[in-house]
Amino acid sequence: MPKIKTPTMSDVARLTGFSSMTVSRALRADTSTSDETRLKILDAADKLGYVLDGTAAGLSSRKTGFVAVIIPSINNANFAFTVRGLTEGLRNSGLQVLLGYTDYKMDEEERLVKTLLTRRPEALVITGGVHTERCRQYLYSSGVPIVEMWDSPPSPIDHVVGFSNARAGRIMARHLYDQGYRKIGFIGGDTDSDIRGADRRRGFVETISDFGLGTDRLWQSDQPVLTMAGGAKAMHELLDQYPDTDAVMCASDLSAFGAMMTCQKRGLTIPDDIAIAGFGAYDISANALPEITTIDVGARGIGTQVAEVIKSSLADKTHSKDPANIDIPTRLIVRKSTAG
Amino acid sequence: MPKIKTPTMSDVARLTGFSSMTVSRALRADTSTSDETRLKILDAADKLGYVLDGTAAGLSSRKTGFVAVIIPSINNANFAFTVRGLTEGLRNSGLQVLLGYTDYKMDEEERLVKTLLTRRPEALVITGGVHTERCRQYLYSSGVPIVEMWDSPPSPIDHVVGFSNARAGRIMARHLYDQGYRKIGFIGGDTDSDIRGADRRRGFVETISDFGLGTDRLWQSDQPVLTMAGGAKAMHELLDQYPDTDAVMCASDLSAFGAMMTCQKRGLTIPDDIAIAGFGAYDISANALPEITTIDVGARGIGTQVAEVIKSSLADKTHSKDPANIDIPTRLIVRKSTAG
DNA sequence: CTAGTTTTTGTTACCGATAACAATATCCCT
DNA sequence: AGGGATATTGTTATCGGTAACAAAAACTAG
Repeated sequence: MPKIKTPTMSDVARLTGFSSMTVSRALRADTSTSDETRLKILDAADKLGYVLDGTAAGLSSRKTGFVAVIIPSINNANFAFTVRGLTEGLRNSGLQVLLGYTDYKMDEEERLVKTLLTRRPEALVITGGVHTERCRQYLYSSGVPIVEMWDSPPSPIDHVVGFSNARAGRIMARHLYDQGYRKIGFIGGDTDSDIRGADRRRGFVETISDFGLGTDRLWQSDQPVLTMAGGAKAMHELLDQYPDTDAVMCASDLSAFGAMMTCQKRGLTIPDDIAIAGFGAYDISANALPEITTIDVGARGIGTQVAEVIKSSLADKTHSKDPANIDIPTRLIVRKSTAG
Repeated sequence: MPKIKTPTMSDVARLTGFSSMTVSRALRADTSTSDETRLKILDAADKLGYVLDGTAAGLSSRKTGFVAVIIPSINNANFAFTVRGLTEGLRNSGLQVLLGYTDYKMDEEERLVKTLLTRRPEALVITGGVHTERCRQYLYSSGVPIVEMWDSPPSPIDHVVGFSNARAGRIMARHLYDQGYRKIGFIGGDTDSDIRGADRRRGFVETISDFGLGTDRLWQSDQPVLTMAGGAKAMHELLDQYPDTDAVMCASDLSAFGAMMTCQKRGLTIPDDIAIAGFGAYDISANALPEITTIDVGARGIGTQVAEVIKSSLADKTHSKDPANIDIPTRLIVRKSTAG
């Protein structure tokens, strides 16, 4: 590694004979120089291996080009798709995603918000609508547009692009009921960490309760159950206690798959002996055997919409518009695993 | 959103009566002030809702605290684990991961390297050892430590934390041979985008060729085949052409799972009629029925090691040490899907 | 050809922090 | 008590760009 000092704009300026201001202009798209000088400058910059210092540019222009994005987990296809949608939606605006993940921990989220605000993002996107008080405080006083996504918070901080997770639970409960199932269980974690999973559970329980069905087949844990192994284990326990369960909704397709494997290991046929439903329209639900009924919220589309909200919010100099509140439709995908 | 100007260090300084230099010192761990003033300053900063401007701090100290990390896909559990290991390994050093993904495209990688260098990272981590010429140029002249990971490049740019993908292919080929399979196929993409998958294929082909087996059962595509659906489709085509195939290695556990589903749909029993092996030790391989034989490279551990390499490289002021070249062991996990 | 307009380039003053050095204040020991 | 060492705080310059304004050059039209 040669430890040569990185060239700066002044170096390019010196080489071309222009002032560094002209160099700055030549390197940016929205500013004007004559074509001739621009070419000369680009050429010299290339020759020197000049790379713009975004740190300095951001400090000076008060525009860092960062959009901070906070998701619960980086190892989750749904959030990954949202980030993709976001990244691509922002690319043409020259905005770059600065990603952080919380591991489904609220205090980690708070820490992360603080760290990310340090980078002076032009907007901040956060997953869910429940945060620590101090975290809300940081967000409120950040002075940049905030987007809460993947949820439908009762009192949003600013913009929202999400959906009601409770509604998703209700939709699935109704579907299972419509298919004729009456001994329906749920597998999912508790309230403190996977808040959205817990909301789905709540909607689910409300609905089967409305239908007059028992709500005792609710498996739960103090950890989020969003993994295959977690779903598999939970299903064992549920079946041990309630062997006659005829349908189960899981908080995620991954746990649904695990649960289905458990059933198959125990010699149960899906859906004849027991129906399984998931959430999230992960790859696995479309490729498992049998295919698993799920709910699609268009994870990528959420990202795309968030990008639009951010762009329009940043373009709106007057701050006249009301915060956006976009409701993403939740689409039930009926597959063989619940073919009553 | 109240559009109040964000407070700066001078504001904190004014409020406390100290100079902004003292404020700066009080806010950092490695610098000294008296306990009394530090408390006063922290208190005032809290009251004002002051958040450090990392942009300015980075410009001034020439240390941004960023580590740029480039992975092929954000929607991949293996790379996600590596990023986790990396993030956690760097956390206590105050370094933050700035993540980008290439979608397995070399020109996108080049673009990304340039964009990320703009942010003046203190180190840059990149997946794989094959890059465009211009990209190598950027990396060489960046002046920061570079780590290539997940591969074992013949001529490394700087540090390496990886393994030989060809070796992984060889290990699996030998395993299948040892289990008694003789009509062995491979499902995977081509060289241009999933380079590491192609390397595994190469090692695989070499080995079965050494064993005197035919190398005609090689399914391939001009796209990387790393998805369940891709594996499922490929397996159909492979079986149509070579119905007597008795074992298949796939470039990824995901395609292996898809392939296995295809076999089951066609009435084939795993492993009695046909064996299936994957790569990557994804969750699915441990939870599928039957469980899928795979190769684990300890994705998280790669991240941890990369973090160590970076930390020691940044600590080494004299640049006396040679670049690290860490070989990650590839561990074969034998499961039921190849229980000959 | 000249005044007015537009285009292109330059000058100066920051953006918000920290490094490096300087100046006090405090401490400790003989 | 005095002098050197140490701890604490302040001053100044600077990091590498860009905004805002100013000036020079090129163009336009009457």
